[in-house]
Amino acid sequence: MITLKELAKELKVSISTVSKALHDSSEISVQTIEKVKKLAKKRNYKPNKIALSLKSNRTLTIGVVIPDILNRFYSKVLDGIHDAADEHGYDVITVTTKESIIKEMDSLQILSTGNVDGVIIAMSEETLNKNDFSHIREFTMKDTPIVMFDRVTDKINCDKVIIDDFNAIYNEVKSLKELGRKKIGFVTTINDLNVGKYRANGFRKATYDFFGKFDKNLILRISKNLDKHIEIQKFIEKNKPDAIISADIICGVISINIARSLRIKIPDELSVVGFGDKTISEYSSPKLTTIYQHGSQIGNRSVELLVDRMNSKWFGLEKNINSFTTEIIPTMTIGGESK
Amino acid sequence: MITLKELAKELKVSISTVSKALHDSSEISVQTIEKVKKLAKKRNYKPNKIALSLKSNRTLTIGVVIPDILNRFYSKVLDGIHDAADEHGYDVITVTTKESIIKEMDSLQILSTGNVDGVIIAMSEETLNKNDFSHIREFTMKDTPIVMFDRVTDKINCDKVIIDDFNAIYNEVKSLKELGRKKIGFVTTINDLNVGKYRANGFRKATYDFFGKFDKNLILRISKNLDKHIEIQKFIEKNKPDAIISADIICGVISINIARSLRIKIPDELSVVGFGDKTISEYSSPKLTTIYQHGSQIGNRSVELLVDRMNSKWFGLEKNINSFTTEIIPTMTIGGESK
DNA sequence: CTGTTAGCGCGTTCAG
DNA sequence: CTGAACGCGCTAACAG
Repeated sequence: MITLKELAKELKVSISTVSKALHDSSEISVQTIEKVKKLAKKRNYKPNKIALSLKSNRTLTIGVVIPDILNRFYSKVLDGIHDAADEHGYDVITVTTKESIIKEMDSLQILSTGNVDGVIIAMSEETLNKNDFSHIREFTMKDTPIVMFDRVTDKINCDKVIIDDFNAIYNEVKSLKELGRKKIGFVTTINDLNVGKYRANGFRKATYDFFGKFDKNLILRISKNLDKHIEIQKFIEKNKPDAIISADIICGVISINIARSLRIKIPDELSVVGFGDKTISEYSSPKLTTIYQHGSQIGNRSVELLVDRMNSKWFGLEKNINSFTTEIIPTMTIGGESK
Repeated sequence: MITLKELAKELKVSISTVSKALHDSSEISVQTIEKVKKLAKKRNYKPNKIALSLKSNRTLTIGVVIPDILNRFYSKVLDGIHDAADEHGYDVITVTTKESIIKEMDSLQILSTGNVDGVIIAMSEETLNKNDFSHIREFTMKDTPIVMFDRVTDKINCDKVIIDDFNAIYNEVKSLKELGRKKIGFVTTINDLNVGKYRANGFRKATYDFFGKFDKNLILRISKNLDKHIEIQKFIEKNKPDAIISADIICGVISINIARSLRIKIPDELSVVGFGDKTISEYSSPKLTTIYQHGSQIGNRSVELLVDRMNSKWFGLEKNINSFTTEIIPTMTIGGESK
């Protein structure tokens, strides 16, 4: 990497002259500016980011802590984070926790050494289960702003972005009823996760509200060791639902394929709706109608909130330091041919 | 962030004393060391990475440039990169190009300003199509080591990690023949990609080698605007293959579901094999037998090669500066019940 | 118009 | 045993 010093030496001027020239300072003569810029271009000079950071105490980098990069939802959020960060001129450094609280602590340590200006985090499952947020709280005590998304907790004061899981299902039940469906089943493999619970609650409440009663046989909870295909087939044959809502990104597709092999007409005899996205809906025919989570929007909003905080820190803008916002991103049922 | 200076002030000693004490220097008395460490711990002192980097000219960060974070293969590689980087004590900055050469140039610019010690890159589709690698070559002229994976070119001299796409399919045909299959179909949606071509070539060559002839009707190329389900159904009904190999990560699953609805017994009457992974195989019943790409291994190896280069740069190890390696990672057919 | 100096935070001489 | 001074690359206040 070529430095100001080397340019200065070659041009036989001082370092600060070169620096000023490159910044079009009015203190420097036009000829000198031109001369300097020419050589800088020739030598392909780029100011050293590290030195800039040391001086300005800003890195223009944000840190992201997520449980698992292979989880499609998180990679979508990450994608949204990248887009928005790019827009604001920030780099992104990502760390994954693999759902482990220890790795999460390590991750925050890594990001506490001055290499990022702010952090976006979705907590690990273990952290949520242990209900131990001390490392997060400790982090918020420092002056690095933090934004939580998806996996959040009331115990920590910061900006948050979450999905409206409850209403995602609640509204879906409502919509299916309006389509004339009378016996709606709910299939889930993620009942131990918070989001899974919110979704199940949405289903239960909606069933009470719209059908006046709740038949718990219409909820199928498939534990990890069971075969999803077999369980769903039994469920359909036994209960003969006229609609199925899947709480995860996989059982919707499976339900369609099962139904098809049972010669059940979709969507005429059975509506199927599930979480997912365009890619996932491709795996079944007819294509699954999906509840879309706006992952990239969540990433976007997280960055916006974080940038606001960072700006108010650097430029002392209006943002109230004691007031935090929680944004609730609605879901949306889109596409497909199965509803 | 607490600094040495502040600790020194509070302890009424000099900065260098604090620094030495924290490094257990023999120049410092035991009492002082203890005193200093105690306060450092209390104040939660962490040496500032930026300052360290400026001094050492190393950032302990690697940059990753990939076409698309939502592509499952790349996110698996990224996962492998994270694991290996973590192991070696490196952070990871990721930039995505969205298959655009312009964004790829920008990305390399971002990573040319001293914020990373090395770069791992899979080129964008546009770069490959335009056959314009000047920005990459320019980058390799600097002293930052670079490793290419998956999307590579002979035109650039550097370490590379690639998948053995040709043999993945070639060997699969061989294996299916050994199972007694006589009419093997090949379904692809990615024929414009290089990898797609390698896979198709592997199929063609294997068919010649093992069956003595090549029937081009047995290759189904589905262009982007067509419905995959319909095309595959027509293909199966018309050609009645006893085996299908999918060149992408989606047609395998679709083939199984189609066959099932046609009452074709899998794997008795029809074997299906496709690229993919465990998650994808879940979407069909019976589960798809998948050609596994070892994405995380590719990420791992890329990091290893890069770390070697960086070490040889810093510590002047044996690595010959003019000799580069290309690692070819074999694929592996695993799991499932469809073969 | 140009150069000198100081300082961001750190580790490492070199003096005392 | 401890402190002062230097330099990594850069910007900015201050001299000339």
